Amino acid sequence: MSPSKIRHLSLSEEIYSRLMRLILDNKYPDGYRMREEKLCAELGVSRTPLREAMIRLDREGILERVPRYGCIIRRLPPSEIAELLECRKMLECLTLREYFNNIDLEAVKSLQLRFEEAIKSGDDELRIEILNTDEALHGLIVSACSNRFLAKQLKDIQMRCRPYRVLRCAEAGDIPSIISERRNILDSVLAAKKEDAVKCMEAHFDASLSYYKADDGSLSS
Amino acid sequence: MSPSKIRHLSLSEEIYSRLMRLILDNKYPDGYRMREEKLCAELGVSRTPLREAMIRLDREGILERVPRYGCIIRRLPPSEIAELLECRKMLECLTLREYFNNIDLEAVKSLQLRFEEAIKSGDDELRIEILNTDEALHGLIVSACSNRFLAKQLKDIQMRCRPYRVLRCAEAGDIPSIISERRNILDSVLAAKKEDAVKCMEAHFDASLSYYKADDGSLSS
DNA sequence: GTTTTGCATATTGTATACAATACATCATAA
DNA sequence: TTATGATGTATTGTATACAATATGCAAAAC
Repeated sequence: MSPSKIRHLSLSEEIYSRLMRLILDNKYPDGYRMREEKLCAELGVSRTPLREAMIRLDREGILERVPRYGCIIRRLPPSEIAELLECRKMLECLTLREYFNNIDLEAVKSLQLRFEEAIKSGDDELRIEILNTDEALHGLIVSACSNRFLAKQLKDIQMRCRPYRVLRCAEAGDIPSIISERRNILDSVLAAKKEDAVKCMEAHFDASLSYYKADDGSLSS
Repeated sequence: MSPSKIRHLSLSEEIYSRLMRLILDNKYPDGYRMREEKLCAELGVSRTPLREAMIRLDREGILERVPRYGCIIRRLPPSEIAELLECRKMLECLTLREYFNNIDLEAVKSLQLRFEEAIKSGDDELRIEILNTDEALHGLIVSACSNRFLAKQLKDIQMRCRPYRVLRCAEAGDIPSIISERRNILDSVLAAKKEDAVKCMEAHFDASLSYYKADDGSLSS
């Protein structure tokens, strides 16, 4: 308990966090095969903690472990991104509905203020602020969820969506509709209109979904 | 591809499955601390594959890994079982509603027949059959869910509930209401009455929940 | 020229050795 | 007698050595 006693994490944990961050930030190309020895050299650890980290990341869907082959980083094809987002939409809207009254309205209020402020600023600034707003809003929903099991599942799937979220925003051209999507959600929540908020959230997800559903070429000849 | 070529699983995988089964069948007492070397001797492997299996089991909530201490088997206190069941209830009812039309009605039909048959038989026989019916029915809901991400989450949480499910049934005295609970669900599904089925399913979960909510002494002095 | 087979190499899976830490026991002092 | 600290043991965390398997290339057979 003494402040000087630094509780340093195990190497496994540290490597897990570092790899998680690297992967979620798209530092590795699609299909990248992670060679254990190579990664060990880069990260400065032996294979044991690295493998332990990889097992955890695999269980969380962050990477894919193939027996007798190794770990590969695989970006989901559009159809599977859509599937992932559909799942997140269901979970997140469920949570929003069930735990609507737990939402920290003060936090939403300040979020709204900051968002409205950003809308007045430049385009690039706004794009970044949209990402921040999204992250904060979805985080507030998780925070509102007092069921820890559901909260964890929601958190996990939000994390898995992260690699695709950035791209989605960068490619989206229609700024006004993007703004109103968020604005409607914030307004409904602050007005304590639960079903409206859920509907807006569904629309919000559907907007993202339309990109991936449209792009899905897996079944078209 | 030759039939003689047996594709044997890695030790990690094998140990993972064996431990999973042992734990879910309540072979270890509550609070049991799993010593690595001891388990290694019992299972006939070295620590490496054992630890890898344990990491996976920890991520799935089957056991609890405490840094610098080890793995412990912990049965959830009633309040947390209730929380777990609440989460499962939300996920399973959501799935039932969203994928209602995908349910294999033929399978439900034969399930119903077998169930009605069992009701006529003896008490012990019936208890076992109730467990089988439950497992099959909840499995059919998972099967109906074409979203693989949601299906996996539902499957995982169903598995986590397993250690408690058996006890729940063994302690439940009110057989007639237990029967009608299931019967109502099966009937609603077969009658294609979605909202009825969801309501019956909710009631089904609430019946289980009442045990754990009532037993929760964590806040009572 | 193509295919197949065998060998060399690279890579993952597993066991073991070593390091760091936690735990328990016992001795000693207040 | 109790509290406290030192010390030895047990246990987890990490590195490395070894085994099994897959991969790639080259040579030989067809």
